[in-house]
Amino acid sequence: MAEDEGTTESRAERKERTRRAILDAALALAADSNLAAISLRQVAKQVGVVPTAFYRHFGSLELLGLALVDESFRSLRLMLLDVWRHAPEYRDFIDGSLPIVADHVRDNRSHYAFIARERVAGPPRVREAINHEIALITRELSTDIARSGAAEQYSSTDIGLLADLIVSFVVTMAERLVEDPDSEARTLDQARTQLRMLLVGALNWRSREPADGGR
Amino acid sequence: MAEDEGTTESRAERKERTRRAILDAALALAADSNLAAISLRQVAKQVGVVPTAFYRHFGSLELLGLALVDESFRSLRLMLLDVWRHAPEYRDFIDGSLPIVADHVRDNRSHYAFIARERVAGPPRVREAINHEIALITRELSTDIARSGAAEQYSSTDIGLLADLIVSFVVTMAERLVEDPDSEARTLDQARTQLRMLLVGALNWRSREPADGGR
DNA sequence: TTGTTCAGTGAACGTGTGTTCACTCAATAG
DNA sequence: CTATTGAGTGAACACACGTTCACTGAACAA
Repeated sequence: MAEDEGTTESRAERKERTRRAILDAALALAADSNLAAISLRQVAKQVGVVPTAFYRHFGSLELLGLALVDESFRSLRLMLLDVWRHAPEYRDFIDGSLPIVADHVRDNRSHYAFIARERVAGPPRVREAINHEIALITRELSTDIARSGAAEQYSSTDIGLLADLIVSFVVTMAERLVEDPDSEARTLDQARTQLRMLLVGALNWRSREPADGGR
Repeated sequence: MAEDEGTTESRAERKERTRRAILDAALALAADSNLAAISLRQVAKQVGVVPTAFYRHFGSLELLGLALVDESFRSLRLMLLDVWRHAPEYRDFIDGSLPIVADHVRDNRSHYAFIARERVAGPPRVREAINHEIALITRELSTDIARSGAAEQYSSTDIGLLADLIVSFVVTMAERLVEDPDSEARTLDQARTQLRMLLVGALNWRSREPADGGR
């Protein structure tokens, strides 16, 4: 229906609004400690809703956590599409990618903080979900390196190890950007140099090792 | 004093025994979640002591956490002395060092798990203490690289960045050894290759960059 | 032998916890 | 217009929480 009064709100809209408020409240509360240390009642109070209402949206705090993992990585993957798109040139791969990542971390600080924390300290299922997402991204980076780089110069094993090295490093960098946002410029500057060191190693890799891959 | 009955226990000994039991209980309980999520009463119950007795040893769980950080890194630094000692040769630096680290992680799993978790998810002062210790180790590695390697070939800034890269990587590797102890052999194997990649990058570094350091 | 020290006790407090249940009452469907 | 649905309510439960306080009794110093 929805006739006059522009402020009418459908039932589904209202529910989604509360759901978002719960997600945001949990994100904010967990920021001062972590998911396992906050309570359903704290979240409900912060949202301005009675504790029982929580169950209309999530069966437990752990499931809430999985939802947060989901939306964090949904956003992160969109950002990665930008990275692949803006870095077709191998030359300025680093200079093209790092700022995009840094921007995304800055614009989604609370989500990255959540991921960084819960990856090691969250409930087992949450940790698992996060590590799985990171593994998927590593795999994607591997195929991307294999495709755009010299695929037959390195063994697929070594490409996987390189991708893992890069992803691990970027995770560490993201942790630092989250932990100390004021030093973003310096952190980025150092990370750029370090990523270069790493890629120099990759480029000079096979030339120093007896070849056994290449097919 | 202390005549017959070999089982006599001095007052100080008894206190130290309880203190250790509290530390171990906290370590064990936190392993299933994290420090901020456990309670003083859980720890006391696990030790088999009344909650109030806790205060005879630690003013709060946070101070308990700082004590655990302390003893973790005391042990870790002893291990690092072994590493420096067993790796005088630049050639087998990696093969000499990694097994020592892996052994130490295996023999002190709960401490490493604690450090890995609380580094990102612990109370602020605990996080701070851990990051400070890691920074100290990075600084030590820097001076060690500068001393044993070609000190005037690379700028001290770049040496610092390389040390940071190595320490960050080893931290990540330790996290993995803790998370999945059954895959130790594979994790170590991959880490060895990845560390080689990294060092190849370091060795070929300045030759690819316009020299501005070197004095 | 006598007096002190202090690790550990046990009761008590106000408050926070997850989860249950029967309920209200506005948005929807028929 | 009427019936149904379901997001949010509020009371109640049994229990866990940190912290206080006065206490006990064995190890100790004198």
